[in-house]
Amino acid sequence: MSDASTPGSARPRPATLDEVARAAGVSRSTASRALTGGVASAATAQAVRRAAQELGFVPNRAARGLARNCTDAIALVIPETPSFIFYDPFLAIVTSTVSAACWKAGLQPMMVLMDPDDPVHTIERFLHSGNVDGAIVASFHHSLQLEQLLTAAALPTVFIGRPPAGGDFPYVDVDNRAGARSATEHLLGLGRRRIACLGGALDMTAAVDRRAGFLEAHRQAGVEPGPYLEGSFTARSGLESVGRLLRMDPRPDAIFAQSDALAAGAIQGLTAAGLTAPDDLAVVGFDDFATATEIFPNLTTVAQPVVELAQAAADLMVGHLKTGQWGAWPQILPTRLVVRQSA
Amino acid sequence: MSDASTPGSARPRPATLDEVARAAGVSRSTASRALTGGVASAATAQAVRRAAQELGFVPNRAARGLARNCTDAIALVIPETPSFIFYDPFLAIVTSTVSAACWKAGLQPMMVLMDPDDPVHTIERFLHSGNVDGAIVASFHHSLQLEQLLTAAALPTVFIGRPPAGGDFPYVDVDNRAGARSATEHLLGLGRRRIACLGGALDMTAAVDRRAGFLEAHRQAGVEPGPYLEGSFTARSGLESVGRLLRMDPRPDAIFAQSDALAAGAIQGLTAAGLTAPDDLAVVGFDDFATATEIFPNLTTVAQPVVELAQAAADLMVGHLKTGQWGAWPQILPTRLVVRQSA
DNA sequence: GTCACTAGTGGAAGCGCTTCCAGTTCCACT
DNA sequence: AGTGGAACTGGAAGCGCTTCCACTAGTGAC
Repeated sequence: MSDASTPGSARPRPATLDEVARAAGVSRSTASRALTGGVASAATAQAVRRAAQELGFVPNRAARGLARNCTDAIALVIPETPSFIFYDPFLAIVTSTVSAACWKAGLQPMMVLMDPDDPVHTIERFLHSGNVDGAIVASFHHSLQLEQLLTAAALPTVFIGRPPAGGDFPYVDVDNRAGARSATEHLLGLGRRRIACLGGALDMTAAVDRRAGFLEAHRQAGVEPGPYLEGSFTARSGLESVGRLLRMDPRPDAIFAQSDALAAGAIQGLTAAGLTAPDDLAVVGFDDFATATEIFPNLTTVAQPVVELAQAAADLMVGHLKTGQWGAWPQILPTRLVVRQSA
Repeated sequence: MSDASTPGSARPRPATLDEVARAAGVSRSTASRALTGGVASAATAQAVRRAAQELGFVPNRAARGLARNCTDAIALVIPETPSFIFYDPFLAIVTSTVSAACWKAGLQPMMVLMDPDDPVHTIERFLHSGNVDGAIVASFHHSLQLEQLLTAAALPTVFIGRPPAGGDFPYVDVDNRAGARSATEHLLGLGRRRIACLGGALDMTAAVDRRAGFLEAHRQAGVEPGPYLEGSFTARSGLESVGRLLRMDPRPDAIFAQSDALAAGAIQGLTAAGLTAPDDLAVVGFDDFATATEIFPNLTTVAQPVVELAQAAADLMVGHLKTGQWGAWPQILPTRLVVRQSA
């Protein structure tokens, strides 16, 4: 099992291009061309491919990267502490979707996490080191440092979620505003007139945009909006906020929670207080993650197409790397209200 | 924004070792030694480091890998379809923790996903290509093919979760058996006597081991174990199983669910049937993920230290890469029963 | 003073690949 | 038959780094 060798030396070395070339009876350059789709006669190409197949040839990434000055790798930058990422289904989906999409396109995705001790420097080093051809950033928090860094790196970059500064970065996002509006309109349509909004911190564009939609729906309906309780997108925050809500007079008759986790926390708080959704307070969430159907009552919520979102970001990146041009951006994906039991 | 250049050529190239060497007034080989901790006089070392600092030198990974014949990268193999990974908090945590740990150790983690069309070949190609120094496998499902493949690759490999064949692979795991036993003992201690077990498919060692603990606790207490309902670790499976459970006669008075998601589904089924936990049926989960505190009643559950688990796997790998020797394995981490409301 | 020796250094080779360049062949034309 | 060009090919350079080797200059021991 264990070879007590020096690191990385004992394994049988895989076949090299030279060996393939020799086996196919051609020169290395011809073999390279045959394999990468350069000029080569049909017979040669086939012979080389056969030889490569037989020898189990897989091009050495490092060598190729060195020669071509590109790495076929992209950074997936998530400027959050790792401990946060797995509490956030959004990021989990983004991570796996982007990874899979890159993988399919022959790009190696590299997760770049934030070192809690040294938030930006680690990322900076990595992005400057010529180890990736591009970066996809999924960030919720305003962080000027990071944006400067990305600008300075002059690395093709795609944001998932509108970047706070509204700068020149290509990005994809869901239509947070319209989603929030539809949720609010649904509650208004149910006759609710004192709708509270449980939201995320307003240094995230998602929270800002969802709040805007919430207010917009009220304005259009001529109804006075209820309070906005700023917190975080977590169940704990929902639980805390709902406590404050229940002490208000007049008590709100509905809640628009900006995430499913917030909604779940809120419902938990209601249940604990002997109240039920939707009878006492109607609750609408945002996300439509697994939680929505794991809690009782099942959550009425705004479904956001996170998979498609991440896919769009990856496509944008891949397109740029292939053609040198950016595709159309921003891409704003629609949300969809899913009516279940809680409102 | 968009440079209409060919892929990967326009960015300002980072400083090379040659430039650092010149700036420090030494040869390239000396600079290399100074930076990598080889022999070098104190004065030289300092001059080189200063120059590197000033020029923002970051060694080119590809070049280093090519020269040293090792990649400083490890594969994180998750032989599941990407669409599954983000439904499973366990894998999400494993992914981010391992990534962060490798990152810290100067290793580049590379996620290797399974191509649904071609389950093993893609992985095989990757592992054989000499692009990684080792592999960490987080897999729940028995897959002989994969194990053969890993053996053949002769790549240092660590499993997260006991590998099905019980082979010679270094691995880390939580003490599933003891965890299940403590959960069952808790239920027995509450006076429950007809405890059903909702479990995962028995081609996963986690399910097998948890079932063993469940049975063991019953044997020790001299109580006849209730039925084992084989399903998957999902809320849907829990919902379905609880339906069957409620039609049984005599009806079980408690449920040990092998995951929080299963438990959440079960509680949802109970609630829908007008029953409550723990009054009608006591429910214990396994995981202690976010769901546990997002549902009502809050879940009594067996907390498993997934972060530590992933960290241990990464440490094992890093240790082997550094020293050529495997540290002690298997490492079996303890679980801890967290008593909340549901039992 | 000479002799090993060690510590420090620079030159050069080479990791496996791509790609430029110059050379060869072969064909379709004058 | 002689030409230009296209299609293909092999040689060689070079990507940025590590590392072997030969070399120089110091050290202490004799």
